[in-house]
Amino acid sequence: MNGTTELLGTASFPLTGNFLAGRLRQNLSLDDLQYIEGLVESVEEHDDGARLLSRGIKTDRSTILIEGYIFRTIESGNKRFITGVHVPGDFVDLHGFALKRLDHNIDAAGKVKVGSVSHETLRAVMRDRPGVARAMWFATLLDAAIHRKWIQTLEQLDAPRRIAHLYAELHTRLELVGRGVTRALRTPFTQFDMADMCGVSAIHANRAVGKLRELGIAEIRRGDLYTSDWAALKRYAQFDPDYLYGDGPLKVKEDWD
Amino acid sequence: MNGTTELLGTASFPLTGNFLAGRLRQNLSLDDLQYIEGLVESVEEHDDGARLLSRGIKTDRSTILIEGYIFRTIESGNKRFITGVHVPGDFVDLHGFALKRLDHNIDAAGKVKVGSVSHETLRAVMRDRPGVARAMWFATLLDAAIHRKWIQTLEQLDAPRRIAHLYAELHTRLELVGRGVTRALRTPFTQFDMADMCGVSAIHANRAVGKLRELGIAEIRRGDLYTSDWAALKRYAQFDPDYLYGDGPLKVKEDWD
DNA sequence: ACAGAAAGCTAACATGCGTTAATAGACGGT
DNA sequence: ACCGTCTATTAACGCATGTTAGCTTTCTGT
Repeated sequence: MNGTTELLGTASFPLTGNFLAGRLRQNLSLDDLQYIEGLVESVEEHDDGARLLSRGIKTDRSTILIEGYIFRTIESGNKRFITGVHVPGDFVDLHGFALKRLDHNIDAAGKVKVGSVSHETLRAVMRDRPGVARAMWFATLLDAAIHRKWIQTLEQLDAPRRIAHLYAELHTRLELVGRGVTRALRTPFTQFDMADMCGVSAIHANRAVGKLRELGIAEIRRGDLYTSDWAALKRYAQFDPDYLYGDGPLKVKEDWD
Repeated sequence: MNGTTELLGTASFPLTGNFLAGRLRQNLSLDDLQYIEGLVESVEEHDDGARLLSRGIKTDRSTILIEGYIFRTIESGNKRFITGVHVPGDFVDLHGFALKRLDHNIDAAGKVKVGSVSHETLRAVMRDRPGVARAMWFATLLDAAIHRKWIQTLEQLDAPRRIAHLYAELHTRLELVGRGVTRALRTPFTQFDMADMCGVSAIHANRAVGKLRELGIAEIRRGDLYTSDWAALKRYAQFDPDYLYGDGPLKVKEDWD
């Protein structure tokens, strides 16, 4: 699966202040960002479908996604449910630092590059760099806000709109972390992946993709979405980026002591 | 709406180490708990449907639920979506402390009693009581874990099972905060509320309630659920309490610095 | 006790979605 | 270039759920 190479080929590592210029960027100085990058003790690559962390397992490390996409999955019966997706710059298992064991799995979606930070190091950060500690709390709160939006999406939208909303969200999140795309949003997602994220069967996901094509909203081919009118797509999906806090209400640094 | 009086009539306030014996209990000493109770600057009561906090509004206070139930709601079009429910002992808008504005509303479900803590006070806590600060982070992480389970529930279960799962979760959460119930779990929820939590129409929620009755799983009357076999209900709903971290993996105090 | 309002219930019909099955197309390895 | 596998697509049928409408029960206030 190589659909991600174009999108992700530009990241550099380490110590550029760049690969982590993601979710934490708005809260932190360049100095802080470089400090965090310096925490990364190792960088690994994983293939499509690799399980980076299993439900119930205790871990002493946390993972930052550098390139690619990652799913949060739950297996129940012989079915898979995807409860979240991550883009570069996201800490994917920061809650594992506090909760010790995860309630779900962390799986690579396509090829990924991840950085690893030991919990021992994170404990030192919590103690010595309160600004960074708060930024990490913010990051987990943003995860929760995204979860709530997914709940609303599942409650409110039909299958075509759910898929459109998924790509609208990714489009905005990638933009917020400096990886904006114009015509094509490339992902390694299969229609099975979309189905598991949207809570529909794979066959119905296929119908939904067909409907988006038919309506002229978007053309999705092997995970890559092409559109000439992102605004129309977002309108169709009833997408409101407010929940991503992209306008920077995360910048509360000056409010703290 | 008075369905909650029996359940909630026993809480005492303040400074008993009791009303906050909820989600934070496992992480904190009695001393810490009493400290937190001491932070509560005012206690208010609100009627059914009262909006305690509106989406987008900046606030300088956070709210602890002392008695009753609270919904997190989002309004879209002229419809309401419920993305979460809270039980006594929960901080309902702790994320408002860090994010400054909320992405959703906080609404009373039935009569409620809430305590209020200023963000100024919370900032001092963050500075002076690292153990309490961590417990608050844990609390928001648990919210996220519950959100993920709701996503899975919406993706996986049909309407009767979603409703059963909702009550199974409440049963366990109330138990975890020392308010366990035996035969009857009393709530002020209407079938409209259940519908908005489960992502189905109110008519279909009614069908689902009827099916639970027909199957002998549970009898739900005006929000109050009666059953003689909670284990059977939880089995039917495919309920696995793992995600509530009730066995105390939150007790990581000894692991910190 | 009464009346109005809110909540619960039922029926009929339309539609979204799940399921099974079968085919076509795209990709990776040899 | 070939083949096997994974992915995408289409069709047919059945079930879950949405919608509209109307009725009944329960609550609440007087």
